[in-house]
Amino acid sequence: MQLDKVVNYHKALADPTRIKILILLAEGELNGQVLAEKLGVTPATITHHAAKLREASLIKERRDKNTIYFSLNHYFIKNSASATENLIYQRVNPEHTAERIPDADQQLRESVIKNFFTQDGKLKSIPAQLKKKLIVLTHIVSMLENGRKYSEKEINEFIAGFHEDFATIRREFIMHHFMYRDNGVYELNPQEMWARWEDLK
Amino acid sequence: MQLDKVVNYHKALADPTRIKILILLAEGELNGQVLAEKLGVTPATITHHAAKLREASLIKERRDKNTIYFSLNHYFIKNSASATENLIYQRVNPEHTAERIPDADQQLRESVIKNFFTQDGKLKSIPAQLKKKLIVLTHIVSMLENGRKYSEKEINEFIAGFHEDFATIRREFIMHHFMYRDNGVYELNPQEMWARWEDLK
DNA sequence: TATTTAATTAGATGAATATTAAATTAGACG
DNA sequence: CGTCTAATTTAATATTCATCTAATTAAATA
Repeated sequence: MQLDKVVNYHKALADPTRIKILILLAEGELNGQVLAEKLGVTPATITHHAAKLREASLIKERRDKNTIYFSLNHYFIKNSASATENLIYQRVNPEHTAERIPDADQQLRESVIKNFFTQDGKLKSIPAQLKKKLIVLTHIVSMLENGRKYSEKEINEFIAGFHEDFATIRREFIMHHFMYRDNGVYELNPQEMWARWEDLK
Repeated sequence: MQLDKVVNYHKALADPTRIKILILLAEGELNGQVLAEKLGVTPATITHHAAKLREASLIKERRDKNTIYFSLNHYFIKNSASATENLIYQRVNPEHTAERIPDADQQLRESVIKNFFTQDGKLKSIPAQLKKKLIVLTHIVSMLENGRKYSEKEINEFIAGFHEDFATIRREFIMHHFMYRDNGVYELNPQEMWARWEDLK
């Protein structure tokens, strides 16, 4: 039921500490210790909030040594209420508050997602048109964790959650450099991904 | 501080019963008893939730005899996250989910509000251009309760919360038929208000 | 291997809040 | 005035949830 999803999304944003975390992450990735220190809470509290934000797909995580760096999942933040968006980004990007009419491609992106995905997030069909296909691929790949390694089995299961033809979509990911494969292990290619993302704007 | 505002907005939507209330109201206005019956809760519970939704400006109220009819404050709902919007409106308007690119005037409306209002909701200046002025007036007047009578003192204080020149704005409200005055008592003119609203689309 | 550092888990505490029953208020109307 | 109806308030209860401390896990490294 979608009700829970919407409620949980708003619950994730219905706490001042979590909003502050997002505001801090808008300036760049941070690990748990630093977040705890900046916010005057214990690391355990950060773990707690990170779990809620992760469930709502609002943040991503990247592990380096035994430190976990949190960062915003821009994709989901961008598609949220503009009031929230303004508050989160205003410190790092003041023009955001100024006159900024959603451009044509932002609209295209929204309409493609509305058209090609069902209410519960399944992909109805793979767009033939390149630009639309890239939008769809970006949408799906943004749900994966940055920096994490996935086995082929994991990737297949993940993609199958969107569309039965996981082999084609996995191939598209590689072809368009959204991810790369290193002897059986798949990983996101964040630079390429956001580069294509910017291309679309 | 705007943090509280954003948090409270999300708190208002972070409860399944309140989302259900909004979904029901999307089909038309309802009074407390009927809402309680449809949702299987007591009228006291509806009163409780209505207060929260009212604080977040998500609903309006209209009194007829001793019955209070609740309705959506479309203005605030529209400017919320599209996921929420879809869930709320989908039952009454299925095309909403389909390809629907925000039209030019929706964009104008958003940009005028971003330009002419400060972060904490004050009006920076009164637009000279008619269309923009109507957008600003609509925005302010949508915060008033439908059907409620206001004294001139109340109206002045309300408008002063947005801009010091309350006299000019009050006059504009009357001129453009957003409200009417009946021997010292001011009241919204809902039909006219939404008629102009539709004109803007 | 022992130590250090970061993160998580588990359990406890306290605050916020959703809900209800019962009492009260506010209008409408005979 | 008395009665009916709708809404609100109050007080009580139960649940959720933010936060902490203390213990534990995990990885890196000396």
